Amino acid sequence: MTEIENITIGSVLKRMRKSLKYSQEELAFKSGLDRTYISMLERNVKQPTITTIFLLSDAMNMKPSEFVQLLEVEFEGYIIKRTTI
Amino acid sequence: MTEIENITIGSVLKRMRKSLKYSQEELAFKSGLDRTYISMLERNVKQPTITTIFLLSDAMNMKPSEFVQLLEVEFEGYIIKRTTI
DNA sequence: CTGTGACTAATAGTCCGTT
DNA sequence: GAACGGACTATTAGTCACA
Repeated sequence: MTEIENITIGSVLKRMRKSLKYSQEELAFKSGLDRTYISMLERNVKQPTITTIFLLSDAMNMKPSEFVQLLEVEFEGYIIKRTTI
Repeated sequence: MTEIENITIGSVLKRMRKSLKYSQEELAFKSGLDRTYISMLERNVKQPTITTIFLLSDAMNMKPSEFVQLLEVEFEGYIIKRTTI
């Protein structure tokens, strides 16, 4: 049982982006997001909203649910610890 | 082509919660989120982060990707309009 | 091409309550 | 049971200059 505070998308995003051979800049352009923000997401500095997930998924020609499914695999069995509980 | 600014989860969340016969308060407790925040999500006042999606999905015994798939259906063909582009 | 710090504006999310 | 409000704090959105 591993406790985490947030779901982050860094490794999944980076893997998918690289598999498409996109630079962060290209992905930024296609998604309409800022390049440095993409960088932060990949370094797990920021945690995206669901809208951002949709934008990124669309830009990478995949369904948001497919993207989220990759996150599920990564965080399988993890417990999200709410500090405010 | 319908343009929207954000992905909101109100109708999907409300439908899933009701199908489980949970009150907003029960769902709040199970997910570790605030009752009034659940209310705002259902009224599309607020837009959740991916972590919140995971928390809500877990509380409703479904996979986050399943939840997102329901959102996909709802927002099929919609264009997310970034005001900052 | 990417990481990073600094920054402001906006939103996420909580907690008190009333209708 | 749920909508709604205000006030509040924490975190994200989004951009910039620079390494």
